Amino acid sequence: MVIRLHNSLTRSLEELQPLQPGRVTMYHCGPTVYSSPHIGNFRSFLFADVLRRFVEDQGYAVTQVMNVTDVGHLTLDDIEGGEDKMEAASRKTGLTAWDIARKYEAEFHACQQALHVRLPHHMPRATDFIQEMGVIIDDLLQKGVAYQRNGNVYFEVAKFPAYGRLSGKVLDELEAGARVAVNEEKKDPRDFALWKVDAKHQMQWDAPWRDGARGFPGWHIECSAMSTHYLGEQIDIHTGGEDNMFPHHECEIAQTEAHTGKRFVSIWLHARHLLVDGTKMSKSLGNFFTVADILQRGYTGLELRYALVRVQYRQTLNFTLKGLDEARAAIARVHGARQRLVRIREGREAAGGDDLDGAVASANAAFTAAMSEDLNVSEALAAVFEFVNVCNKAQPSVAGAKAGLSAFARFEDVLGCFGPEPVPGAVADAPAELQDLLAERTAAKQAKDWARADALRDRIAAAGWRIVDTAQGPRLEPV
RNA sequence: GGUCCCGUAGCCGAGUGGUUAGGCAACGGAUUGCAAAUCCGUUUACCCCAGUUCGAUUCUGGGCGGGACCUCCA
Repeated sequence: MVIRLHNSLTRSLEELQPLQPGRVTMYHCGPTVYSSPHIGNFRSFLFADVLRRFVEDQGYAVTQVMNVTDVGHLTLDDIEGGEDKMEAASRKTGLTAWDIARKYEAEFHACQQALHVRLPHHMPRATDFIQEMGVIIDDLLQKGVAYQRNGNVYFEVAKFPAYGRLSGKVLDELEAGARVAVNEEKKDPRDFALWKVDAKHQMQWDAPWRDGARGFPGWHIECSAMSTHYLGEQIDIHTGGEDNMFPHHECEIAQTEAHTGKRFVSIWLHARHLLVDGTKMSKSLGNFFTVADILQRGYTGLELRYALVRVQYRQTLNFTLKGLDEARAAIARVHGARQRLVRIREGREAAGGDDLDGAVASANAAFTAAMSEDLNVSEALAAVFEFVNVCNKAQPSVAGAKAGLSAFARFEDVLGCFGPEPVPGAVADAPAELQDLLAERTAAKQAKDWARADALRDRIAAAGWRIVDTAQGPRLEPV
């Protein structure tokens, strides 16, 4: 099936046509590791994860690179009162910039695990690619599209006519609307830094090119260096949050294409920011959630993942705690349908005669069609839930149960928000004491001692198991 | 000020020039000792005003409202 994606560069849906048949290269702008990852960060990263999973589902071999920005990308000269993120965190906490970077990088990885992210094949740190950045900077200097001033190196935007195309910025207007202090050093206010010199900066390197001054890299150059290193000069897909479109990606295009002379990226994808309770998430409004905040409230990573993934990436997602409760209920519905199919497959529940072949085929087709059209997860989920309904109504055969489970396994493989296949659930699977309680409860029911029966049921429920009464007798299922 | 996106039932959210999205919640029924789960059924829709059209929630224009970007940001 043809995969169509909305290319930000052309503002239209485009067919994914990999540079190499059967192989897709993806680069994702990753975290800047100066604070704890929040749910907004992970909306973007989960989008990248689902994209990778679906492209793989469609038979492509994917190579995925996500950078870790562990050196600051904001400089005093660029913004009035601005300060490097890493340096600012260091000043506030007393930790070194390096400690800050490693601490939050570790947090980021923990969140990836909690949210069931399939890890990118490479997650390079910017600080490990200073040499590679230097090679590009040197080349840009040689080509005359970058220039040095007091050790600082700037890219000369006027030398790259396509600058502004991705974000739709008209160059003349950028100056008028700029809210930055004029940097007298630059030839043009729009020029951006490739290399900065600042004696106060904790992270410093000797400039990796001849006659360069000791300093640190500008923000944008790391992505050019790392994507080129791992994926080559041209890549199929590049993603990021919508805020990255300008200036970051605009600058990436300029410096990379000036360096290689080739088109850098085929398809640019940008994830829309989420809102919380209808407004922009911010610490001052008290609607700011880190991933850890949500987990501490008792929601699972799976539930958070569902809540963040269920809306198509280009739509504004309104995140609410109620939405997490809905996610929990929705996952439980899928879980229940899968659990019954497992019981039938394992011979723990009577099988019927439905092979489910037609239902499986149409659910898969609808799911694929939805995902192929710019990753329409909402529509894909509708296909999943319609399939849940069909399965629940059917009397599946053992083969039907297997077929149904394979469909659910595929949906899980792509979306990752339903969890692994449930265990069958039977009295024999429960701890012995719960089996004893269940036997007591059955006896109480036979004696029509309803109060005692209900009390025993509550005790079993408190232990995390649910009693399901059937015509064949009670069954215990882990909740 | 410039550029761009959105406005669908109680909530979240698909989609379409005429015909059922889906989830959550609520209500009624089946089932149950009562529940849970499941199934069946039901209720509240397409921001406002013009225009195009046989017909618009869907296209066009205007208005109102919300949001994003314009060198921190996913």
